[in-house]
Amino acid sequence: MQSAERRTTLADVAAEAGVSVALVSIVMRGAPGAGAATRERVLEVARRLGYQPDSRARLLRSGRSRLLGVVFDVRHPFHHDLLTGLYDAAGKAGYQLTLSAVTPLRGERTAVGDLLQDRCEALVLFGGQLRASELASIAARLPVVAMMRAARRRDVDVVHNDDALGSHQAVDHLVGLGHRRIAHVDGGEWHGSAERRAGYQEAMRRHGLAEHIRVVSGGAGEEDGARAAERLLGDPPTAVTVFNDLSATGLLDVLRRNGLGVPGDISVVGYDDTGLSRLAHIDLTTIGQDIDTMAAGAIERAVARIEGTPAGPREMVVPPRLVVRGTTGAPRPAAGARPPRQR
Amino acid sequence: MQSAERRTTLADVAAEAGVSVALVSIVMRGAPGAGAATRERVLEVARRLGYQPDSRARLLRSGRSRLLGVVFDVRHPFHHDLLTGLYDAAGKAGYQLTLSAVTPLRGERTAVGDLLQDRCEALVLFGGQLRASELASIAARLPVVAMMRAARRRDVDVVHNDDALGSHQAVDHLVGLGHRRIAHVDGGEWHGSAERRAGYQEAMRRHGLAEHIRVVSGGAGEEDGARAAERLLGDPPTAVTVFNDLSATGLLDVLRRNGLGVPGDISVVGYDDTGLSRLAHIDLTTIGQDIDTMAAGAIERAVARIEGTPAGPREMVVPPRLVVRGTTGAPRPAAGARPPRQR
DNA sequence: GTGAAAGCGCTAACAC
DNA sequence: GTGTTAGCGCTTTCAC
Repeated sequence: MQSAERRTTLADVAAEAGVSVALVSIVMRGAPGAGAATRERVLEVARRLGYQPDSRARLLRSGRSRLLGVVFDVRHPFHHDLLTGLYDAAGKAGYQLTLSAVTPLRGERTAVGDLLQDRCEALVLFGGQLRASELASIAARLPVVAMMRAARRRDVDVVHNDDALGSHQAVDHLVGLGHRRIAHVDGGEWHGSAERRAGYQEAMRRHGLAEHIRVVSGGAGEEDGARAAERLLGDPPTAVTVFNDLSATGLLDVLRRNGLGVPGDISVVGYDDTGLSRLAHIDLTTIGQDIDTMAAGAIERAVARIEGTPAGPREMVVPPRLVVRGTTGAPRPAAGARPPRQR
Repeated sequence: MQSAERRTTLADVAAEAGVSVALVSIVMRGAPGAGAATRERVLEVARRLGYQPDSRARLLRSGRSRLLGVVFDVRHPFHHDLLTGLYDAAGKAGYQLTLSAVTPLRGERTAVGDLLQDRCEALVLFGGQLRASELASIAARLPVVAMMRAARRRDVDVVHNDDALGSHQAVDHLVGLGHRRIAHVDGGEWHGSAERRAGYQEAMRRHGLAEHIRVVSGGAGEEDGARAAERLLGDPPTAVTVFNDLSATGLLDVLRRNGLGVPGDISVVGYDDTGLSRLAHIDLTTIGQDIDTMAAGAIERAVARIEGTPAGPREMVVPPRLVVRGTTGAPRPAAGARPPRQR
């Protein structure tokens, strides 16, 4: 039963190798200041004894943890993609990641609290609903980088994709195909919804299609898209841009059940390029966020703050890109329709 | 710039409150042995100073970390559902979770290594490809609970759903609807695939349908299901049970594109009850794993090992349950078809 | 009820 | 090159 015996420590290795603990410490860290022979012998003993350095003691003593705390939500598929990028970027910057999940039963405050006790040197927050005042009290303690959420604060760095630009890309794509009557299903109260909606409206105006602007309230869920679709059925447009992929999926479902062909009768564009949109079954044209750039940016901001580098702009906006799949096509030439005007 | 100033420590609070550090420690831990008035005053000072205990120092000193390490894969949706259950169960048992993710760029060995350095008292492994010998060397160090994977070792606890039973439930459901020609698309090398396949075969035999047994090789991805569907098209059965939901989705797509109605011409049953299967668009009949029971079981096993309790069986098998949705129905009465035989 | 003191396992000065 | 020493922030005896 392993719980009875103590774990191997530096001192054990030192004793076994017949050297001082300081020397073993030097060897284990790969720091300069040890003879090649000694180094080898210590390493051999450590391996034989199954020695594992105690990160807690190590970090406690050295004052720094080189730990970056990340708060993510288990329910959000996009967060998982982002984690991959963050691990990679953090590793390259010489930092370790420590994860704290938000679940249906575990709030953001709890998640952040655990991370604070772990003495992270900075926090990366994915989305989330923390109020500005709460963000403030956290940011007063350590650098905070917020991803995919707004934060009108000088002490919080923000990294997110350019939602307005994404909407522009969606509308441009549809107009390029010949669409004019393009509606938008928004994301309600969700972060980014206002920006994506405004982007849609501006793009429509830019194309001289102000009269065709039509915003239907939606949300982030599949059911929101389904509800919005029902409202569109009375007078369907030839194309719709939707707040996110999941909502677009619900919308697609209702449209098809009501006999509307996609993209024959109506084209649909989602947002996020989640795995969902890639499924052959769904094959959704969408707007993809540049995960690697965003992850690298977040780490770069966090490290800059930690190391006190004056740093550049506190807000990083990453351009998204259009991913064309099977839910968009030219509009069916309606009776009396004018030929599409080129932008 | 907050990185300049030292964090608040126990000593700071003690000085400010005019008491000893030992007393503050007692108060902060809620341990008995402090006057009510003192307790209140210390708490007030701690709050005012924004004191956060340092978990590293705390755990270093107390010898125990009360930390459970979890290795999960960011790509697996099912893992995220499981995390929710684990956080809950761990909290109830008085343990904290520390997460280590496997990503496309970060292997299982790295993930486990980080956890070992964090001095977790036990490890919970989700799935994974570690070889038996590697598992052995980890299990020699600390208790290991493997979820959703096999581990023929006395020193590793295993918690998983009853894959064979799940297949039985799927087949029983289909036979009950009147199906006889039921095929199975397996999961290739994935954990659980062999069990689900064997369960299917046995259930078919139990129903006297041995002659209709038909196994098509597949995998865990959507493309695997799509490939399998193409192979089935030549002589389509009236129903298919598939290794998992994602593969079933790919299969559904190919079937429908080839003019086969679901469930009109062919019924489909998935496995896992992932969010995917719940989408209205997909609405897949599937086999659901009991996440809460599995999570609670894993924590219970880990804690029992940590605390040296003699403990019960080292393997926990949780029964799954059938979730009926829209992809299963009675078979279309074929010309000359015999009436379905009741089981 | 409260305080003093001894470490947990490790790193970082500083001597030798 | 190598050893000695002094803590990091906390918990835990053990006195008072």
